[in-house]
Amino acid sequence: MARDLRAAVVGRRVTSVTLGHPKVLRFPVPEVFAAVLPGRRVEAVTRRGKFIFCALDGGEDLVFHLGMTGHVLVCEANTEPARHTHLRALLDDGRELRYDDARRFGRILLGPRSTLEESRALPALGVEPLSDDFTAQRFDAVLRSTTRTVKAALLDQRGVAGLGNIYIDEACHLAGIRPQHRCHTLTRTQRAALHAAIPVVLVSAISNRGSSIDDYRDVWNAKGGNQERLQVYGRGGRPCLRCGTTLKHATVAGRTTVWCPSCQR
DNA sequence: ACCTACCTGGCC
DNA sequence: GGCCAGGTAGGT
Repeated sequence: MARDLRAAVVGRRVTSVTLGHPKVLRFPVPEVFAAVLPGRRVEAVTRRGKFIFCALDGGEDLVFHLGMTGHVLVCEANTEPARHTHLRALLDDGRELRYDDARRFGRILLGPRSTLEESRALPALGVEPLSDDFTAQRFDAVLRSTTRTVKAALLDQRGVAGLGNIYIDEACHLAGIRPQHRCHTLTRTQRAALHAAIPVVLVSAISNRGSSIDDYRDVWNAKGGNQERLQVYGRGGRPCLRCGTTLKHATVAGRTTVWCPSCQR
């Protein structure tokens, strides 16, 4: 999404802004948001964990988090907005940057990054799994410091940033580790396997343009293809694609979790 | 470390 | 009508 958005909006200037539901904008208040954003040019688009950052020429970032059902869209300004559109930012090329989110679990932020961090609107995030910082040592430190399940630890964005329910189950399957395994009882070999599996799963999902199981769409409102390639997520009760054993499913750390009782220990 | 609330929509 | 859903945040 960051790559697509970068190609679509870097160099564009925001000419006017329309806000929808007030709760989606977490920072600042709508009056300030609507006063600051118009006239700003997008200089860069980056990602950190599940947050997308549009760096603006005034030193602020326009930030999106999709929650469960959020969509960041770029479309022609004259197209009819979807039912739950919470931001319309008209651009100087006749297109519009939009944020749409039915459940409103996502969020929009605007401000200098330091301000967003200090106000806690932008939470502290753990190591980036697709960066050079994601070393076996860093990952081991995250896992050894807790007695929680692997599922719970990896859902916590303060340890490793950017993993969610789908890709945790996929990484655990690839690594041969049960999501309900307690972190402090993992062997060094198991930690290494999980460390290796996480970037493999993420890079693969990105190359397949994301998992559009239900709501995910890219900035052009197109579905991704990775939902066709998931090995365990959503496949409870069906055969493991590696060994044929029936996949089990249960709630772990409050989330639906699927694993292979044969491949995963 | 764990649990529930926060929301809407789609499916049975 | 009830249940489920890709994620947090805040309470216990």
